[in-house]
Amino acid sequence: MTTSEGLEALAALRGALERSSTAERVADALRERIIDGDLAPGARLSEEALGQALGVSRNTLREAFRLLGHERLLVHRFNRGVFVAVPELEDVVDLYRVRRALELDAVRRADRAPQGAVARVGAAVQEGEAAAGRGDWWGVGTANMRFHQALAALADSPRTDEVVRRLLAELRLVFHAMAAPRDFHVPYVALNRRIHRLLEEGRLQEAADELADYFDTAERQLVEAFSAEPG
Amino acid sequence: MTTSEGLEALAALRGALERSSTAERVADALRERIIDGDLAPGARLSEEALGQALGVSRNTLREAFRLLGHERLLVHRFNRGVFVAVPELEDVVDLYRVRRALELDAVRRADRAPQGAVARVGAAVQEGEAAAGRGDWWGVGTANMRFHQALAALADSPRTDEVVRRLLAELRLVFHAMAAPRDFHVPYVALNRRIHRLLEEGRLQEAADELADYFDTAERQLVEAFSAEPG
DNA sequence: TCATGAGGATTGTTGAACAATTCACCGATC
DNA sequence: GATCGGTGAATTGTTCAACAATCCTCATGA
Repeated sequence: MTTSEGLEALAALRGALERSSTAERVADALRERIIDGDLAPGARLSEEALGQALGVSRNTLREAFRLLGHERLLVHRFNRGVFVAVPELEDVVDLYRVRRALELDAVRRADRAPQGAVARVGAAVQEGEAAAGRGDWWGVGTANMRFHQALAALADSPRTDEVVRRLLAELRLVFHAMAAPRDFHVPYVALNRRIHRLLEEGRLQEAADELADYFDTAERQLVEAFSAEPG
Repeated sequence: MTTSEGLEALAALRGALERSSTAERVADALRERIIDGDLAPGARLSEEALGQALGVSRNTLREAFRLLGHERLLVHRFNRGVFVAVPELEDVVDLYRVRRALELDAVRRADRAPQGAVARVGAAVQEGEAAAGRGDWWGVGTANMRFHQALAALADSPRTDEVVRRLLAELRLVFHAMAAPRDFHVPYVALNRRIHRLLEEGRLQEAADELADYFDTAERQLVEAFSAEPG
């Protein structure tokens, strides 16, 4: 084999090889616990206690806090500490405003999507159907997130991917803060399937219209849940 | 006056009262120097040297680095240090993809814009005209940024504001990395004026179409500049 | 010319220290 | 009884010094 062949094959692994700092690993761990709801919205994260529990120094922990603060999962109040963010009604509205702009744009331009992007949307739909089949409502929610992440990926834009990932993580926080997340996700599985089918057939505008409807009803439902049980 | 009246009036000031940390102030200073071009793309920022120059400890400086890293103005290479980001061709394309989605959406929905938002667009246009009048091409660029920030603000969405602010800061980096930024901005002043007039008259779709044209030509121009002088 | 180490420089991370600030508690006062 | 004010503990903001881990340079050797 030629040298260039070997080097090219190796270059693909470079991303995986990059070691991550402890701060990033700590941030990953905390992010997971926040998204899973182990750390409830509003909970305060003590530097000393958490640092001791995770076995890292205060300085490193603070770096992790910054990372999650920029993802809006934590709010940092000066001289008061960091807290798990508590989504408000306005946040829900804002989240959906940005999602509408980005995801709808991605769907409408899906004809320029990279190879296999539509297939990944389909995989997320299937994952959601499987979770719904075994009554795993939280798994349905996870699949739903993956579905929308895959929609955003149709734009073939790293920055869109990053922004949407952050928005969806925040949305998980909203689910934890609202009244009855149990029955929220399941009804959307069928709609996701429909959107994916339209994408496969290249009927992009129709897919975008369906998605717009999805946003409208989901937002309305969340707003109602928030009005019922104020934060 | 009633108690609730007074409290409500005071609540509006709360944001301004929040003191900022040293790390944030350091980040502000560095951001300015990067945007103004004093710190060229690719330049390495030594922790020790910079910390000494700014009179802050390494820890604090590293916090500032994280902040700017998340704005993509700095890139952090593990065990190697932080560098001023060097925009590539793909970055230009990606920046414009996201701007198209967000700014066009904001303009199309400008009928729901908050009070005075269109006026702020007009103020940015005027600022650009004034700068062009006195031959201050860099001032024209600054006014241009403010114009687009004002367009994004039509969406009345804090998250849109934040994302667009980051995109525009990155774009400034692109200007520094390209060949001839001097003549780039001025031609767009007239177009900005036209877009603002259409907004005032409520002809939103036409305004969006003009803006889309703007994006197309500006992107093409930048891509050409990059092909001519590869980074 | 190319590979190989050795050494120096820089970053990653920790721990401790001190100042500044907040919070909770407890009297004092009206 | 409620509010105001102050004291002190607890927590955060920031710095400093130290050491390990890693990278880069450069001289050396084949």
